[in-house]
Amino acid sequence: MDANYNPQQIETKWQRRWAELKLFDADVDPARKKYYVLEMLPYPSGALHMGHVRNYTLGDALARYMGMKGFNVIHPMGWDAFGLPAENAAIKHGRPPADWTFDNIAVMRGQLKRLGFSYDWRREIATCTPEYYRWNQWLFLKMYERGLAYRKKSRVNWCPECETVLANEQVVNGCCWRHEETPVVEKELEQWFLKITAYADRLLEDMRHLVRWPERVLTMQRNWIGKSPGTFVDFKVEGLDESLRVFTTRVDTIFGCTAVFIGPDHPLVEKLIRLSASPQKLRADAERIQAAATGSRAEASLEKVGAATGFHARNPFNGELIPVWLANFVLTEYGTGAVMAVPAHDQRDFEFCKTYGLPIRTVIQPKEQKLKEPLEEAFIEYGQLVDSGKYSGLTSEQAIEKMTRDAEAEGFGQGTVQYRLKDWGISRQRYWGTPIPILYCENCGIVPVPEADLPVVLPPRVKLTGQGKSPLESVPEFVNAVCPRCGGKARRETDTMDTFVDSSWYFYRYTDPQITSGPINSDAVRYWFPVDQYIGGIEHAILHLIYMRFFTKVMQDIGLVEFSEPVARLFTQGMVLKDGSAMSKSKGNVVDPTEMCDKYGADTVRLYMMFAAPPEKDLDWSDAGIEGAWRFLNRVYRLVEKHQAKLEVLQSTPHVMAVTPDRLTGEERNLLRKAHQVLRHVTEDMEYRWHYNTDIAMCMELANQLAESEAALAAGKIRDEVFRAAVELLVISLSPFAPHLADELWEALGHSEPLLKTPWPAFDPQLAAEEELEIPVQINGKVRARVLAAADASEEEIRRLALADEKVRQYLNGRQVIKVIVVPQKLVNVVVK
RNA sequence: GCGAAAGUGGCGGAAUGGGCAGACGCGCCAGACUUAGGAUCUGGUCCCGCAAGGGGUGGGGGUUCGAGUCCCCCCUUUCGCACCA
Repeated sequence: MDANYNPQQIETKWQRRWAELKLFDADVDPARKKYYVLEMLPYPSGALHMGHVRNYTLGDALARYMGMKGFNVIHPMGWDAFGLPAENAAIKHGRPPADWTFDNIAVMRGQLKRLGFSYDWRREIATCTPEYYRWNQWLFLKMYERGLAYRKKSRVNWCPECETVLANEQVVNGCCWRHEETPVVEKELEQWFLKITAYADRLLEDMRHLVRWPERVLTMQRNWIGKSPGTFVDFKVEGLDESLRVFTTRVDTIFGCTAVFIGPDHPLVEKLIRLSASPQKLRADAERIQAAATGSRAEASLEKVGAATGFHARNPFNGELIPVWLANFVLTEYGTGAVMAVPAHDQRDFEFCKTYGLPIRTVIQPKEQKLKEPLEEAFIEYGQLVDSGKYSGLTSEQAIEKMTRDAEAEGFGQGTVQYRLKDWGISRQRYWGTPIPILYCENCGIVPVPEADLPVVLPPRVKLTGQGKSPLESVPEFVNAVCPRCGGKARRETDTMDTFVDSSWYFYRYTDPQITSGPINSDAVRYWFPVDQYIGGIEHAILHLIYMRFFTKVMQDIGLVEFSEPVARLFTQGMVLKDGSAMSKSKGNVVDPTEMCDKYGADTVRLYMMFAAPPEKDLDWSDAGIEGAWRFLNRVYRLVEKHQAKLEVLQSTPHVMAVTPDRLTGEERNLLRKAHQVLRHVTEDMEYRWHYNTDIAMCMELANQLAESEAALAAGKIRDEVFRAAVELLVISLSPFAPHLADELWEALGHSEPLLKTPWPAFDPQLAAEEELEIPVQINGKVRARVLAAADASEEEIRRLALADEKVRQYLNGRQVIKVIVVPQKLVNVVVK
């Protein structure tokens, strides 16, 4: 062993050794239990950032631990390689997106390897290769066959910066998710959609299987799906032979309806303008209100603006004629785009009707006491119906059911369920993505590309301008095609798919990344799935993590997989910050992982990442903090190096089991107790909590105690083999976090097999147990003394010891003992007067 | 506004089926070894106090022999949803 810790040399050596031994290669083996550790694959932006390092270190520690526990661990990595930055780089530097992407992948793969992660690199995938995206196209065609992929003209979210369409999920506060300062604008375009709404109920329902997912993520998904059962009610508009259909969850309040509200862009508005007595005024009103409407502003407008249309509609429940108003807060895209206004029982309607002097009529009373009139705010709870004709006296719950049934029977309404979730628009007017495998034939119309013709390959050397039209439109040899049905002239779809399609099923591909007979190998999937542990950032809570669930359900319906949820357990880690805010190039506060590896080595970087904070919390990067991790690994290295000659024994099991506890000296007992306590702590933590920061702290305590034991070792009070056993347990406990150093030390201790081939030892509960405890003695809740007691001392014994203590007796002198509370192994509290 | 999570030394953080607050690390102070140290090692380090002692986990109340932990009110921060009828 070198006198000094040289991480560069050690890490290079072990990375080579691991590769030679194929330690991370995992293959299907029905005789062994499998464990699938998955981390979210990175976008090849050019450089790994510290967030990746944290994510992947968490997964790697688990993968190594599970490997030592004897599981057949699959731990793959790949590249989410399609996307806009490649194209933008191409526009800026004139390099083809593919070149830029693959160069970045090469750099980042090197960074991952430098960090020593235990990936099975044979399974690496890049989503931008035709071998991969061919199956995006295949899955798209399967969805098309089932009516789950469809085309429609619709108002879409357009990011002027990206020059492309965004999915609803990609709009954040009215701005683009990649350009937080850029407001999204609306455009009318023909788009391809995936019918995720058809799966809304299953996405909700199956959440009951996701018991090991963070509640936060499930809540976000539940809100996003926004299931809401209610009733459609048709209001006949006077002077039109048309009904205005509203959606309400509170049909029980309909006798309090004093108006009908529609959004300024409701389809009926044009017709109303045409038939209006004062069309110019109505058009002007609609435009004015549109300008004040939700969605046209980044911040939610608080002020309610509206105008009467001059038209009236009839409430089918009581025959009352009520005015139809335009209102800026009505969302055209939700429900029917029209609502009944019940100011007494809906806060928004209340505010609106107050402003415009529309009547407010109470029809629901709380069960205990009557409402004070006039109302100061809407009463929105359930209650009892009043002034509601034959429904008066019913509870809200009863009324909703009965009135919905009656509406259906009378033919002016029906029960329904509405969702906030909308279909997933996947068309992107960009080049660097999966071509949508569709042809437009002059005779046959929309024709899917036959499976045999897949993949539809992206043409190379396309001129990219970023001008808003799909770049593929300018490539005649791509666009011009022959219709597979009639042989006539056809035009190829030039939009590409949202890259979230790529990442919705990649984790299946890992189990057989080269298969050409289908997207996945069902046998391999059967063995490896579900993913036992998925790790990634919370920012994907509703994008990737809902799309991925949707895809699995579709794949189940197609018969590709036999289950409905792909991920058994999800962990969302906190962000890595610098000086309190996210690292970014523009802030100039980026810490480069490779630079840190050059300075300290991968083990130090990894150890620090795990030590600085529990994994679910944000971690503020500290240059001083990583120094501490570096010093600790140096101490451990020197400790082993110093005693190596004594400790090296060519024997491959820890010595500890050969030493019987009752023949140990007190010093030996203390040392082994600590060592087994550390092992116990790390083992239990690995199983369920992952507070690796505390595991590492325990390792530090053991290292400190080993250093303190050196005198006893020299004096012969601790035998070499006992000291060695403790050192080995330290090395093992540390190995998931600092695997290179651990293997180096393990070898130095005389072992010929690397740690991943060494079974994770079971801690010895007897050795880990305390024999004697220091029990604090409180007088009236204040600690006044401490007594030593055997760990198994009875309540009576402890009580006697406590009351006999000199200090305690001083405090009790002259006072009356009222009560003595003894908690065995914990404390004594003497209550005195 | 609604919902969730969280507020502990100078800093990152330990300790929650109620039971020694501040493990471990950083920083700081003192010392040792050194020509020197930003290397290493030793000791100290919640606050007030010379001490005895007292105070202390965002603030206020409560339950309890005992509260960082449980209950109520308030404040702050972060995240999510923000007119979804």
